[in-house]
Amino acid sequence: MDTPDRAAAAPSAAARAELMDGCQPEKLNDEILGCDWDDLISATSGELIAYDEDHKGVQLAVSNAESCGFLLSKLTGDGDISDRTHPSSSTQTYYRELLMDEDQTENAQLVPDGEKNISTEEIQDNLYEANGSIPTGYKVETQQQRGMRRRCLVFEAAGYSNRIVQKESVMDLSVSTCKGKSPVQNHSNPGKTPSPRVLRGIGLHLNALALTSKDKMVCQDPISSLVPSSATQQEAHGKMLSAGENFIHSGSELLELQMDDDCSAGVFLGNDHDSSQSNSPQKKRRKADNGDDGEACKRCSCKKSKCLKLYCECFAAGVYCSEPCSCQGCLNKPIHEEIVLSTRKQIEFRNPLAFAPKVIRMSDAGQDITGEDPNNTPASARHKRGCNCKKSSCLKKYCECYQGGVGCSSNCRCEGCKNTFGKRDAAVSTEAEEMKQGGEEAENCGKEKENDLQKANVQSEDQPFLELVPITPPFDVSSSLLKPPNFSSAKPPRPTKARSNSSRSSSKAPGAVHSQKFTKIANSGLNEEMPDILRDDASPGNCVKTSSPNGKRVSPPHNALSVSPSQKGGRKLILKSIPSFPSLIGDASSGSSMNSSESAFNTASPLALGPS
DNA sequence: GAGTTTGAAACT
DNA sequence: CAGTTTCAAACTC
Ligand SMILES: [Zn+2]
Ligand SMILES: [Zn+2]
Ligand SMILES: [Zn+2]
Ligand SMILES: [Zn+2]
Ligand SMILES: [Zn+2]
Ligand SMILES: [Zn+2]
Repeated sequence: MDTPDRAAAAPSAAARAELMDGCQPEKLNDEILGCDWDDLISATSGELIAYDEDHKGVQLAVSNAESCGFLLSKLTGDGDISDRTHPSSSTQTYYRELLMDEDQTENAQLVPDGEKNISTEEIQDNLYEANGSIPTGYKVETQQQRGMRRRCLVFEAAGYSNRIVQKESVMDLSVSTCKGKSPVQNHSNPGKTPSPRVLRGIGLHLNALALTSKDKMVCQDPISSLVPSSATQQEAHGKMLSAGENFIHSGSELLELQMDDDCSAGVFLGNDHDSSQSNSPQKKRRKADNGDDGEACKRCSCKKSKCLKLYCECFAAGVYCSEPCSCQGCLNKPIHEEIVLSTRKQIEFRNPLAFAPKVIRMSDAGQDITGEDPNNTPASARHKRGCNCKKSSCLKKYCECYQGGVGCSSNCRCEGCKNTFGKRDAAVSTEAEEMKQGGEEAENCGKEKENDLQKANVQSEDQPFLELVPITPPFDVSSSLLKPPNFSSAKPPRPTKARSNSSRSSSKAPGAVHSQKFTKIANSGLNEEMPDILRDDASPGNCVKTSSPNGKRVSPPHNALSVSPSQKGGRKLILKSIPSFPSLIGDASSGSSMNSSESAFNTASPLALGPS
């Protein structure tokens, strides 16, 4: 049961309502059902967080959880899930509270100050996390932009991802693996990798950590098997609590699964994203094929930065460190929220774009993503700042462009660039489009990379992966999403060992496919237009564009997904919201994400996430 | 798992 | 803004 009215009592109802607004639950259900949870989930496994300075800032929301919960509830029929498991936790409730009172929420959470001190960090962490999860600040308004946050999460993303997944990903993904741990994974298909597709616009954060959902995705089918393997649960609980306890509770098992990724950490950047998605029919995989499973999610392993510098992937991605992290002296925990936030501000002050997504894609316009044509390539995406590779030829993850699954641009200062994604000019302004076409080559020339193109075409095999970060613009930005090339764990091309050596030439079986892709790129693709939106400069405001073109789901998925790269984990998806990236949003006014967010949140605006 | 390589981030 | 140092990931073994 759900009782509709009471949030507390029947969170589900509430949630639904909200969801409905945003996501149109019904449809979703169908879609979802049709599709696969797995995919969705996996894709979604992100985390939402709302950030409020006043309150403290960080909150995690759980994107996944929500989504899961939400879905689950529907699936289950009633959505009792939440009820069943833990009353308190129900996601809905959570939201409700958020809506209702920010402050209260906090209190509710309780993170008692005293407790903080208490015991060891671990405890703290847990508590904190838990607390964190409960976000205070959030306000979700119902529909409207403000309410953006909904739980729709990543559906879209998932959707696109799904396909990919279906194809190959399954294998790959399943592999879990964390970092490079198992080479095996890679093996997967090098060839085939699905070409990377990108959705429309996108913001990627290289930083984003991905969740590693990995095989575990257990969540996958909530329906069929809610219960995850025991292990998962445990992990989930223990680790994940942070993000979602609340959520989790609701779906206890289910949610957990999601969470289990472990990676779920809270995000402090805040923002959420919503997304909606749907899609994907089939269920695919579930666990890992491999069997291994993994776990994988590793996150940072900082030794000296205390996870308060951009060196730390977690911090850079706007998330708190969590179990999977093996950092030392870590201060990037909810417990130390104040420190984290203040540090973040400082960094943003120095570089407003520091936490902005590093890779952004513009959609090409026309294409829709939904489709997901194979063709889509991330071609359009590009790294904002470009790389400065000297020795890697932009063929390894050392290169942020490659890591992000995007080609190098004129912004790059790389030497000997052989980026398999190609290189294009950065984009200048809108005009760039035209330029680009021709420009493409030009650039190459300019850069010196001529050959590259060819190679690229040929080679395309590799897949980088990218992490997406959704930007959640204040209003909707569905437009900008990026699809990762491979979604999930893409495995990077494993050059050496991996499959064949010839990675380039030989194995690339998929070459064909890629070729198409490239072709596109080369021909027209390259030129992507870059909407200003993404651009740093570009004012985000503009960007926001309307909804997603895609048609499918309107809802604005603002979230971001990040896929983790190959090696790392299978994939981690995180939804991260970006506070406000200056770049994206409007930087200036909004200022740093933090700031803007704060002010916004606190005072007025409801946009919570949205940047204002 | 230790050790090396790499390029971004941070610092000067 | 360039040069150097610091840093942790990516990669290698
Ligand atoms: Zn760290
Ligand atoms: Zn960490
Ligand atoms: Zn840490
Ligand atoms: Zn590069
Ligand atoms: Zn580059
Ligand atoms: Zn390059």
